Amino acid sequence: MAMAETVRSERKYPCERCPLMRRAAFRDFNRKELAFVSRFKRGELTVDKGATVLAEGTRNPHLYTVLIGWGFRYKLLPDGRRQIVNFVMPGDLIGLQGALMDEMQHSVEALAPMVLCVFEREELMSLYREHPELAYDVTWLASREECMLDENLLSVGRRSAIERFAYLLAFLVTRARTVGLVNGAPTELPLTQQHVADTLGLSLVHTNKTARKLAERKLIRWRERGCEVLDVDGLMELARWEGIQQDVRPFI
Amino acid sequence: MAMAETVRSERKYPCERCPLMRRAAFRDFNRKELAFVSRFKRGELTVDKGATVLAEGTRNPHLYTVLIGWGFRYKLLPDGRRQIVNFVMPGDLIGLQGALMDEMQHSVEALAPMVLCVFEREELMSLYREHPELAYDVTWLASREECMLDENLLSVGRRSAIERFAYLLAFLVTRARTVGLVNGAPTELPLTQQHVADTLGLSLVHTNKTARKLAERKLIRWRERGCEVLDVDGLMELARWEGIQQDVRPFI
DNA sequence: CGCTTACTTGAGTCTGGTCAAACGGGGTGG
DNA sequence: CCACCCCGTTTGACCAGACTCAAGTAAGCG
Repeated sequence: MAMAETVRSERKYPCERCPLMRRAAFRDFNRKELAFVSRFKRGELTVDKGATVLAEGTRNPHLYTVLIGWGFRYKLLPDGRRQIVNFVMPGDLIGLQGALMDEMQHSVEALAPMVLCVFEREELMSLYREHPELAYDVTWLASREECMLDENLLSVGRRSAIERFAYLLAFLVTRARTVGLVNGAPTELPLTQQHVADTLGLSLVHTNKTARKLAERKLIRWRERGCEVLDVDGLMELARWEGIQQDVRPFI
Repeated sequence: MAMAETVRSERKYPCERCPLMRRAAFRDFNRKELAFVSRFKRGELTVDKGATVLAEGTRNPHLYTVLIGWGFRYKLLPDGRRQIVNFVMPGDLIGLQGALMDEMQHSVEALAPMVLCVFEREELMSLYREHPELAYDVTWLASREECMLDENLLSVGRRSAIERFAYLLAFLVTRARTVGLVNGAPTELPLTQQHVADTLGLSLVHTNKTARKLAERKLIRWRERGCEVLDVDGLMELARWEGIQQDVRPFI
């Protein structure tokens, strides 16, 4: 478990040239907000693939916004069983729980190299005092996370293995596209079958056999080190999933 | 699906004598906050057991805080499969998703007669502008919900049927006790086995057989119209669940 | 008294889990 | 350069936990 804690003082991505602002999916800041966020931002954290960004059971003085890369959020049972509860992508705020409660109740690990904006949890209250609109946005992000978790729970609780798998892939591709992580079809997702198994609540072996069935239906192709999604609509139909309503979204 | 929409203009529970404030688990308001919330509150909604408080796919102009009673939050698949994603108890804020996003992505139904405070979603922004501390509390509540969902997902994804069942009951009793819904042991929960099945992602039949095993171990006793929890510690041990950190919590 | 709702129970089936082994590509040390 | 190893994937055999179907019971209610 490599903990990466390299906070760079010189910034590769100053807020005025935030890579997220370029994307249509994200809203714009006004000048005052930009100035505040720029002050609120404490640095940048770069982590390698496989590194732990946040660890369950620890206190962390920081909050992060993902600028670049992929990761996943997970919990462990005492005997080591792992459940991936959600994935994190550019624009997502992570560590809010740790900021509001006490200890982190989950861990976050990078699926690919990541760059994150670092904020001080102590200063979150000043954001609430000085910029109600930004505070509202923080709540919006928390609420969106809740919405995704509801969907995941529905899936794990009530869908069959193949439906779950289809839902997961459609969900990930949809999200990844709106933030510009991938483009065009086919789309490659940097997951191992173990990640999929731990997300869906299945065993590795059965996940593999299910992947095979999806491949036979020409919905995906499994490659070394990742899954190529060939037919998102087919996956959505199989999962009976309607997709997510996507307007312009905030971020901090 | 009986929709109860009785907003009473005369208040049985004015904010100054809010039944939640009496409980140790909840924080106090200062005078200004109390005045604001009292203005923010638009009325009271009383619903019968079995009635739908909020329905998936609709827009609802209101936000609610549960004052009295129990309910559950659920989602449906197109073919009718149901997943209960969480339960709601006194002090919980519901409908926030509807306020921030567009349509409701889940429904809420009463498990027992409920009384709810009604707020106008349109005025949420004024709460954010005028009372940053209350805004912070709203986010806190959203974050706590996220935390519970993570736990539920871990349970449904990675625990066996009997562990899940044990976790669910321990979880519900713990929450119900801190808000004073039940007291002492044994503790009675107003659930049917169908509710349990839809929460745990199991079939009704298998839920019944699992309930039987818990009863044989003297952890619970199933009664007509509810579950009597005899040994919470035993349930927690069986589920390998540590419990939740419980400090004083906010509410609106 | 009949109807409905919730809980029980048993039989048979199947989805998904476990165990075990093997493959194949990429990296590494001899 | 080759042997070896490791990681992620693949496959088969067998097992078990959970599902479906079907029927029956018990309590509550109009």
